[in-house]
Amino acid sequence: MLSHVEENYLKEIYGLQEATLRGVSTNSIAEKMQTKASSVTDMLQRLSNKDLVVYTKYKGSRLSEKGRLMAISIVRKHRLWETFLVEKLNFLWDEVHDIAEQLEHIKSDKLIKKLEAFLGNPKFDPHGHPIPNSNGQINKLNSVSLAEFKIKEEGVFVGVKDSSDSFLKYLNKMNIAIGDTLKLLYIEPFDNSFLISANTRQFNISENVAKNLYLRSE
Amino acid sequence: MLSHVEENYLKEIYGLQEATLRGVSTNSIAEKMQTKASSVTDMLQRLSNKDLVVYTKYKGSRLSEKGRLMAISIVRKHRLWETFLVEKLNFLWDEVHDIAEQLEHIKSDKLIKKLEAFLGNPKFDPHGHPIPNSNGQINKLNSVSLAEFKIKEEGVFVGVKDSSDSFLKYLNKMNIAIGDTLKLLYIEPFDNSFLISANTRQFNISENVAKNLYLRSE
DNA sequence: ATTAATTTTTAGATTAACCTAAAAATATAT
DNA sequence: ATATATTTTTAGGTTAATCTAAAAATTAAT
Ligand SMILES: [Mn+2]
Ligand SMILES: [Mn+2]
Ligand SMILES: [Mn+2]
Ligand SMILES: [Mn+2]
Repeated sequence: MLSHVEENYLKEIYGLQEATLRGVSTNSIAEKMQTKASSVTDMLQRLSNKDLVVYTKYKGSRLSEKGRLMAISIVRKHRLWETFLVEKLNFLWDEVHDIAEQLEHIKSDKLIKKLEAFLGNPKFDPHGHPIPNSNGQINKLNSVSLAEFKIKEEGVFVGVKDSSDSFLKYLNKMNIAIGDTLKLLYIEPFDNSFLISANTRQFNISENVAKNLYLRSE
Repeated sequence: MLSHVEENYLKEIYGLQEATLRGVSTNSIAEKMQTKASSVTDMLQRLSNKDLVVYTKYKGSRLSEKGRLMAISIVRKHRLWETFLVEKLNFLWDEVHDIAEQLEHIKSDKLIKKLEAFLGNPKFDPHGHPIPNSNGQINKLNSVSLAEFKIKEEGVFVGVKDSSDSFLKYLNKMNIAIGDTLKLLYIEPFDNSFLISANTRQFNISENVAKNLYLRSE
């Protein structure tokens, strides 16, 4: 059975390796885990002995198939708990991450199965991220960043890329929520800022914000 | 902030010290924690340094006021989570202990407050044990063991003393559940077994079972 | 009051998870 | 190609939580 710390490593390595086909660097893991590279090396060796990570000195690391499935199962728990916190306990979407970070480590298959049923088998968490099923399959969110929209194109806001507290709080303040229909009206050439309409309102967002909003157009 | 292990020690010491006015022995803690006496001594010294336990070599230990309040807060979380598991996720009362043993360590005051509200501010957990309030006050269950009943006396079954899986499973099998009205009909002198009636049914239970059933009479 | 039994503590090791500082390997720049 | 910079690993150390074996204190028995 894995420790909390091992599980956190697996989950972060998983997140990093999804963004690239090459090995994940020791330093990038250290940064994500807020720890030192030497500690990461230590852990990589341990995870490698347990056949959860394929590690070769000085080359990057990647999860083994076994490690990948463990990582996905932790992501699954994390997102189900986040959904519980928002849907049942009325937390805001920017308050749930740290609590889910703890809850994801509770060991009980039966608990997760029952929680999932209690929530009505949700497919997405409060940030619009897909919830893997119990076999580790993930419903890829078929959506595109607002930054890639053409003028006059519109779509439904279905998820964020960055789900940091500060970004989510910004969206709260701007009154932009999942489910909203957004339309790109104009891109200001000077600073690449985007003029957007949602229902009757109009407002400006930075290019950086646009990149972090995912919409389903069609 | 306390570790999971420290929290478990506090909770067990609390349980043991409630049963006596004298100090809690190192060995009894070791037995409850399923560990060695030497490990317990080690931990007692650590908890004593943190002013959570009053420890004097070779004499027993007791929780400090600070330690007692921490212990009660863990009991509170344990019982709220057990209630959640039974009331919302449809677990049976004999399945929830181990999961609550993990959930009780999740750190978030806001979470517990919201969970409590979501459950409708329950006063008792699925085993009939009182849920402390957020100030550490405990509604003492005013009930008496069935073993102390007189013939023809009846009462409502409100809680168990022993809440081991095996005892709870026994009660499931016998179809005895919290809320049932039980009446003592006869005590067999030969083996002190109790003849009980519940609604229309009649059955026998051992004296040991009777001792573990708490009822509110009249 | 001694002796024997039991309980509790200390001494010394181990393991996971971290750290700092130094060494080794790899990548980049001249 | 060589020197410099960066990344990564190793070496050595710390702390929490555990263990076994031995020593010390307490309790029970003669
Ligand atoms: Mn976590
Ligand atoms: Mn999320
Ligand atoms: Mn516990
Ligand atoms: Mn209980």
